[in-house]
Amino acid sequence: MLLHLNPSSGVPVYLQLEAQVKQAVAAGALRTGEALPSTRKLAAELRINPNTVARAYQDLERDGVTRSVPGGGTFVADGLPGLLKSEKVKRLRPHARQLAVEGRQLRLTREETLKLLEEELDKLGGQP
Amino acid sequence: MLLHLNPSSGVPVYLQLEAQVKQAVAAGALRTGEALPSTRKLAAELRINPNTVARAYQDLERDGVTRSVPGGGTFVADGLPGLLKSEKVKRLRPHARQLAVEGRQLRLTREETLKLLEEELDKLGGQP
DNA sequence: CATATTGTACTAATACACTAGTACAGTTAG
DNA sequence: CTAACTGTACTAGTGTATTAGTACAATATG
Repeated sequence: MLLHLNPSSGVPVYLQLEAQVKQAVAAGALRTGEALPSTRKLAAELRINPNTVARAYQDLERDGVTRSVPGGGTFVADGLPGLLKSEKVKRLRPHARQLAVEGRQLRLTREETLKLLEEELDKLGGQP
Repeated sequence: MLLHLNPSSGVPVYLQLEAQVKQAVAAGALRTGEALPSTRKLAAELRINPNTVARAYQDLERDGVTRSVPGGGTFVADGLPGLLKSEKVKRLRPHARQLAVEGRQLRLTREETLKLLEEELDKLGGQP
């Protein structure tokens, strides 16, 4: 696992962990069924409280990214439950709107903003 | 002004105000030089404390969206200071990454995610 | 000049976020 | 079965965000 924290960023530790795990899963660096480090191992490695890691793992499970089993460990879940596409779009639209507004605010052209998203999508690789 | 609050959303009031003003400016509903309601007027209308509105106006000024003058009022600023494109991209990339990751998490195709952003960009209208 | 209206600065109360400590319960390994 | 692991539940403390109250300073308006 390649996890690094930025203690002075102001972003809560558990959110940093969640974002990095989500990103790793989305990019295919962590594959379905693969085990994440145990809460205590990761906590010791990062010098933080195990409960902080546990908090992140709980949120990830709530979001359907992982599956935690007491005594067993935490693993990358296989695909989200079948959400309706309309529901997916409903969840995603606020993020898209924010990107659009911020881009316009910075006087970027429509094409420049789209290009930026394309780059980030490409970084995640083709559908692995 | 068309501002509506969602008290039960958990999102701080001043952030809701900032987002809506930014969106209105980006969409051209508020044009350069146009005056925003005074802190007290808007606060009275929304039944909140004037300082909460002031907080939002301060942040908007910090972000270059508006310009506040004591005794005068708060107005929509004209265009951002000339930021280097590299700096703009640096600010925007985290938003793009988040959208990309969330989209992948929901098993949306690259095209579907891009389409969503196009829609939101279109909602803001051609460069007004 | 005088008065009302603007944004600003300061203080403060309340709530909640964040992290940590400790004990518990289930699973695996020997 | 025992021991060492796993995640979970509960409590608790520290800080900070959020909002509000009040007084102040600058501008506009008559």
